[in-house]
Order: sequence, then C-alpha cells, then structure tokens
Amino acid sequence: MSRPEVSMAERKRRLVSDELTESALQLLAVKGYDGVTIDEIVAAAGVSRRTFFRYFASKEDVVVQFLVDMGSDMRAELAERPVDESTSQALLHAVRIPLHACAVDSERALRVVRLILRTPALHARFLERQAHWRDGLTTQVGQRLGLAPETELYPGLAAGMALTAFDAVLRRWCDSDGAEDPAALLDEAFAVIAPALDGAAGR
Amino acid sequence: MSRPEVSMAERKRRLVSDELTESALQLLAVKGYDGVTIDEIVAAAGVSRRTFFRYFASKEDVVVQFLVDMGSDMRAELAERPVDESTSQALLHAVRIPLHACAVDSERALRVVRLILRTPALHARFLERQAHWRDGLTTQVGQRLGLAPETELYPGLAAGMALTAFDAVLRRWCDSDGAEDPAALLDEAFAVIAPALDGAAGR
DNA sequence: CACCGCGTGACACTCAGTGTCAATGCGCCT
DNA sequence: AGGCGCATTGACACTGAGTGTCACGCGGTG
Repeated sequence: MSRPEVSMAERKRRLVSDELTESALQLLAVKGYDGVTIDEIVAAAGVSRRTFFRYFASKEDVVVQFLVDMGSDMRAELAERPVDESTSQALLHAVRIPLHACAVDSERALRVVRLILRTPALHARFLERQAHWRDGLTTQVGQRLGLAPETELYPGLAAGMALTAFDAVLRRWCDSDGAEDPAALLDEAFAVIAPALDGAAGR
Repeated sequence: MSRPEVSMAERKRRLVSDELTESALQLLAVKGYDGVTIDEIVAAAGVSRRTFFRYFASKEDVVVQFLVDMGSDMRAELAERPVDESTSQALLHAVRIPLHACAVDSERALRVVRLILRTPALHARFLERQAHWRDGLTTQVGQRLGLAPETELYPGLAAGMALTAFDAVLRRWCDSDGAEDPAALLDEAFAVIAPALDGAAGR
C-alpha cells in the first residue's frame, strides 16, 4: 500500500544488497580480504550463501561493484560539459565526480580504498573497472571533438591521462590517510597533464 | 659434462616451466580461458597438478607471469638512458622494450595479447602488473630528476602517461591484428603526451 | 480459493588453490 | 662404492569460490 513507486520487491532487493555490502565491508576491513570467507559474510548478513551470488558475481564484486555507477556518473558529467570548454577542463570536471564521492564520506571511502589498494585481487579488479571508465570517457571525448576513437589515438590517450591523474591523486590521498585535499591534488595533477590534453598535437 | 654454467637443476626447471606455459597457451588460445581446467593443462604437459602450482601462483599467472621480466627490462632501460635526455625521450625508449618484444615474435605475442585483452580475469591481472611497472618507472624518473615520488606528483604522472601510451598502442595493435606498426603508433602517442612530460609545469 | 511468479534456502557438484608427507633422484663428501 | 643431504615431485586430503537444480514460501491476481 501507500505508494509503491518502486515495487516493494525492489526495496527488498536494495535492503538485502546493502545488508550484504555492509557486513562484507565491516568484516573485510577488520580481518583482511583473505581472512574472511563468504560464509562469514552471509552469516553476518543473515542470508544464504547462494543468495550472495545472486547479488554479486564474486567475492571481489561486493567491494568493487559500486564503481560501475561512478563510471556512468563520470561519463554523464563529461557529456554535459559545454563543448566550447577545453578538453582538460571538461575531463577535470568529470574526474572530480569520483573524488568528490570520496570526500563526502571520507571515513568510509578511506577504509574501502585502503582495502582495495593493498589487496592485489581487489586492486586488479579495480583497475579493470577503471579501464571501462576509460572506454566510456574515450568515446565521449571522441564525440566532443568529432574524432573517431578507432582511428585517432588522442581520445583514448586523453581519457587515459585523466585517469592516470585520478589514480595518482587517489593513491596520495590514501597514503596520507585522507590528510591531503583531493581537489587540490587533482588541480595540481591536471596542471601537469593539461599541456598534452590541450596542446597543439592533441587537436 | 660440457659446461653446466647454469646448474642442470636450473635447466630442468626451465624445461618444466616452458612445457607448462606452452601447453597452457596452446589450450587457452583454442578453448578460451574458462574452457580449460588446470587438469587439462597438466595432463598435456605431463606433470602433476601440484607441480603446476609450484611454478605458477594461479591459473592467471601462467599467462601473465612473463610480464614481470619485461617490467624489469623496462626499468633497466630507463636507468641506462643518459640523464641529459628529455624525460619523454627516455620514457619512450623504455616503453619500446615491451613493444619490441611483441614485434619480435608477433605471431605468438598477438595470440597472448588477444587472450589477455578479451578475458576479464586476465586483463585485470595484466593491469595490476602494469601498476608495478609504473611504480618501477616512477622511482626511476624520480631518481633521474632528483624528485621524491612521495612528495611530487610528476614522477608518477610521467610513468602513468607513458604506460597509457603503451596501453593505447597495444590495444590498437591487437585490434588491427598486428597490421599497424607498433613503433610508429608509439611515436604518434608520445607526440601527444610529450608536451606534458617535458612541459614547463613538469620540471 | 486456486494460481502464478519471484526470491530464497538447501544440496550437490566442479574447480582453484594449499598443506602435508612419502618417494625419488641428483650432487657431494668420506 | 656407499651413504648423506637437498631439492623436486606426485599423491592425497582439505578449504573455499562459484554454479546448477529443485522444492518451498510469500505476495499479488483472476
């Protein structure tokens, strides 16, 4: 009753998913990635092992999955930037999205990022997601400039450089335990790469 | 007899390792990553399952392991470049190493790269190795310029950009089935990123 | 009330990866 | 030659990730 704008089934799914993610992150942060089994996670969340794999494709996914939305958000942001903006400025705004998400809930984000960066299996998965981000940004940059990414190297390089900056900033932010300001670091990083993004050779 | 410069035990290890790698690559290329089990690989190589894991830490490793040597080679090359050379030139020479290795045995390399790039699990592992390459190049760049990579963003960004170029070239080379010239593509890519590597903001 | 569809739990199974131990083979020393 | 130590191997057992299958229960519907 009331207003099932989202079917109650949908809310139920969210609930289970969140419960699982929460339990997992809690345990993983304490005992480390290899120190926790799926059985412990599902026991903490109060669901069956089988159900876990109905929500997440793998143990890694429960940590990394939220990244797919951030990838979409980034791409959407880039798509909305005015076309007369320089490539570096547009990409800077796009890359700010995930970094801003960290700043909003730095406590939690720091725990997750630390876990990812120092767990090889998670780091590998994380980088693969980033590759998808790059692909999305690449086609978007190509669209902005009217360049075919299959023919021209520039779109892929531009997207890659932007994410290189993101990565460098994220690592620094994590290593400093959140002490350094991500936004300032990102500006600094983009000051370095901007000459390549907006340079004569680029466009 | 003759000259056991390398202990016979060592040669034996190489033999087993090569046998395993060969069998694995053969099978994986044909049946796909998930279509092959370790048992099939070891049966083809004529060793026990346990032995496989004495040589490779995981199923992924048998495909990706050779990359560690390429990482060392790259870093060594960068270390040997004259210090008065521009950063972009030095990094270009370093990144040429792995690309050159592809060109030497393009037949085989193409098969492996294809397998890696279109198998998510392998791609993830591949990117993680590249992250190690980047770390090595980062400290090396820092050393060249007398910059502390923990303080300055530039070394990490420079190394990251160089590998972004490498990655873009590798993908293009693979997508074109080896038709395009890696060396030419790399020059093209470095023409884009060089302004950032050697630009005023950099050093 | 009977029906239907979906999410769930229970169970069994495959496969990756690890620890342990006994057997084997090779180099070395006496 | 014979014995000793060291390293590699195979066999076996075990844990944990991931998947297929099926029967149950619950909410909505004619």
